Amino acid sequence: MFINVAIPKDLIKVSKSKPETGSRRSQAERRELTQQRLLDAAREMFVERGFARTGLPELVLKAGLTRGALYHHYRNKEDLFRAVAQREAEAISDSINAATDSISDPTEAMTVGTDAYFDAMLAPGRVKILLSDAPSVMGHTEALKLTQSQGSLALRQGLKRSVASLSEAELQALTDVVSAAFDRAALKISEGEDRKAYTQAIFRLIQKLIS
Amino acid sequence: MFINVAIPKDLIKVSKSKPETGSRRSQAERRELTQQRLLDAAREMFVERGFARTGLPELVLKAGLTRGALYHHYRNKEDLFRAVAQREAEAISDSINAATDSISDPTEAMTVGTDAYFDAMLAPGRVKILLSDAPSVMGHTEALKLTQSQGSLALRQGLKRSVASLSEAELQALTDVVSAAFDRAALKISEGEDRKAYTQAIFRLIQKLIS
DNA sequence: TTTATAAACATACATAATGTATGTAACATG
DNA sequence: CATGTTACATACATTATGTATGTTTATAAA
Repeated sequence: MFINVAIPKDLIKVSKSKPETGSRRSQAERRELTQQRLLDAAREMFVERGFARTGLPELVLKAGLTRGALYHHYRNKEDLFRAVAQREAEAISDSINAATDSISDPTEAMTVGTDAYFDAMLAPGRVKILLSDAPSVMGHTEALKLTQSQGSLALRQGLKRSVASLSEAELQALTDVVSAAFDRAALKISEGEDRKAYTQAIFRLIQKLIS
Repeated sequence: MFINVAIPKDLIKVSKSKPETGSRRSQAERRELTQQRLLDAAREMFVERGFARTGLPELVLKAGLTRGALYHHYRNKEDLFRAVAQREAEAISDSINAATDSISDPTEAMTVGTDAYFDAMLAPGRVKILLSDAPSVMGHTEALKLTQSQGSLALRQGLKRSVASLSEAELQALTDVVSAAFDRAALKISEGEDRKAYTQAIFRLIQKLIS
């Protein structure tokens, strides 16, 4: 009887690529490689299905590994997500730094920096990871640290310069609240809303504030 | 052998209150009652532990029911969350409507309305439900509809009045982006940040925009 | 080179949760 | 009061998570 033979429950691209001929790797190399595999597979699935609907068995299958490897490198599913989100946030920070490194004027750094943040956040999947799932998985506090660590520094500096007579607390609050506006704009654009309209809205907001 | 007798894995307040002496209820009444029980228990647990960490077995135990009842009234865990979030959003809408019903001037309606939104959103647990979990559970699009349906109407009207020469798309975008600022403020305050600072930041934002 | 050890990964297992199918009790209606 | 329907409970199948244990691969000392 050949009925009901074990058939893969779904057609999944397995990136097996068996240990290339020079199969001897250092521990550090092995480690790095499998972590990348896991993070790549995780990112893909978290973006497509969200954190909750992503199952580890399928994830490791896609990574060409087993759950043993996963639990060796990450404490649990949440920890894996953290690592994915972290990597994503670092990519954004890098983009912003690259764009603003050479700028000294705070006001210009703000416009350029915020624009860079905007662009970076719009890379496919980032909004889903950092703005949809991260708050619920790792808590809003932690999640915001990821995007705001570097992301809103330029904004803060720009506001400090332009909006005089602000207490430290108010400056922080204003920065915070405006960066939320940015995130919402990025979110909406990523969902297909008119980019121009939201960019203009943000631009208007900033202009009014620093004028 | 009396070892290992089934002991409730946790001490849970069960609101059993067996079918009161007048035990004959109409179907509509029964329905309403158990739905309330389920929603109350769900709200409590979703607020305390979040959606993901909330288990249905414990939830129905707390409600004094079984999973059978739950799955009779709600299609799944997600659907239950939707109902909780819905109820929460309606409470907010009611608050706003009550506060703004008698106001005709758009600008005043905006300030009063936004203030009411702010207050309502700050009720215990609401931020957690509507701003932390809702986006990941039901998607940002759906989640935003909950709070924005009535929540940002006054804001939109106020902005339309005050900020002249805005296309419909731009008006929507600006409203959207500003309401995100409100949400962030509510979020931060609910997390213990200085309420005054964030209120001032929002106030400043609005003032600059409509001036 | 051999051998010890620790890291990297796989397999096996225990627990628990979700969702569905089925059974029973309460209500409604002719 | 007999029958159909709604509300709810129990039982079951599936699947996921996390841990414990086993095996392989790399490193390094003997």
